[in-house]
Amino acid sequence: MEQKPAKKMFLQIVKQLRELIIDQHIQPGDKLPSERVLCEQLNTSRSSVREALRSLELLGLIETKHGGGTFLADVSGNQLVEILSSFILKEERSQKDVHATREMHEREAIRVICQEFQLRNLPIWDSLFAQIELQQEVRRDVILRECIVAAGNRLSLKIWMQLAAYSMTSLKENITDSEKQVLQVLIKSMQMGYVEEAIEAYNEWMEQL
Amino acid sequence: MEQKPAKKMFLQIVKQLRELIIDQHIQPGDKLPSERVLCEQLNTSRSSVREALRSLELLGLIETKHGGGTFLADVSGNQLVEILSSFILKEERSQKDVHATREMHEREAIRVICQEFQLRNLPIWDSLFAQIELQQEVRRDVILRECIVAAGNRLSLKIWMQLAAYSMTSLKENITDSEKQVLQVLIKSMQMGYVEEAIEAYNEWMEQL
DNA sequence: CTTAATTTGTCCGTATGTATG
DNA sequence: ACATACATACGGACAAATTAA
Repeated sequence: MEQKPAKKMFLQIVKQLRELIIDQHIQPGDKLPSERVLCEQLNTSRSSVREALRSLELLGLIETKHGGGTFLADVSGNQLVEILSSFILKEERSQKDVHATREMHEREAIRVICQEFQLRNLPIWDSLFAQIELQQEVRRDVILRECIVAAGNRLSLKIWMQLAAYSMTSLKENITDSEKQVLQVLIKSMQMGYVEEAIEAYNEWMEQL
Repeated sequence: MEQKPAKKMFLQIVKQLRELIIDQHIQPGDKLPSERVLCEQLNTSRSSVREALRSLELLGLIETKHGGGTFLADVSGNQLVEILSSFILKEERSQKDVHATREMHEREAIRVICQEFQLRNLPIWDSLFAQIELQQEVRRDVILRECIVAAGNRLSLKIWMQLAAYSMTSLKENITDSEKQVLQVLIKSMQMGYVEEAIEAYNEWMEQL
């Protein structure tokens, strides 16, 4: 043991990598130091560095190109979900919590929009309303995403995107005819600033799914 | 290359491990084949097997004991959220967003408690009320934590704990005299199931801080 | 286009600490 | 106390892909 007699070297490296990313202001798409440089800087072996990097790669936090290098990924986190869901699968309880938490963020976004004049009057709502009216193809997640983006809480948006990936099976589909009315009530209520009506319409929408 | 010339050996191993777990009916807590057995069965090197195992360990899907073996974890509490949060929050710690998101989870917990008879009648509320009444030392985060725990959404709890870590400067302190009344109204409203009153009391509380 | 340097991908061997019987 | 099995960690070697000169 050449370094501190600590447990889980690869966990330490993950931690140090996060600090490195913060300190060096490494942005998504930027290149990380090579494996050999890392194991020299962090005073460990290349094997341990690789174990840490593979872990982060499975999480979708970094991307590696054979012969090219290691890059900080955009936090889309799609790969992660597939892996987790394939392992968890029957954990009904977890799915329920994910669902409830996702809807929590969506409801809060709707409340925020209702309560702020500038957000209620964004042109996007008329645009969305028209798209639904004209029965154009509108995916469910697009509508919800617009709401959360408009609400302006970027952290909430990031959390939501992670959670939404779990519900994508039903969420990424286009809206059906039966959803049309409820959605129009939802949007109109938001524009008028009627919180209770908007939330009620939202709940009605979610019960349909 | 001893195996198929496919890309990302460690990803293949992850996949094969999942099949192994399913085929062999390995349950949480059960032991997985040792690294040497695995690299022999899957016809790869120990390094590649280890990279795959580390990845699953970071995801919380397996647990390894030094000298003991590798075990399938109880996926009920996967640590995914903690890891993702620590990366997402790395520079997204716009205090405003963290604050708003944390309060979102707290409000939702209060709503859930109000709306479910069994949660409203938990003995913890009388206990909390008495502690406040007797002016014993009660930390703010303890009260909020109890609410979220009671609400029963474990995912929300995990997210909240991450967010709360950033608000700890004010949140870990004991409540003051001026908060006493508002808090008692909050608890009583929850017990009675008065959602609006409870939320209003909560908002009043947060404005004091 | 060719060549050389860099980087990741994979495998092997060795030594050490830990758990189990 | 001892032996076996196992994970941990390190370092070296070569192949394959990328990149730059």
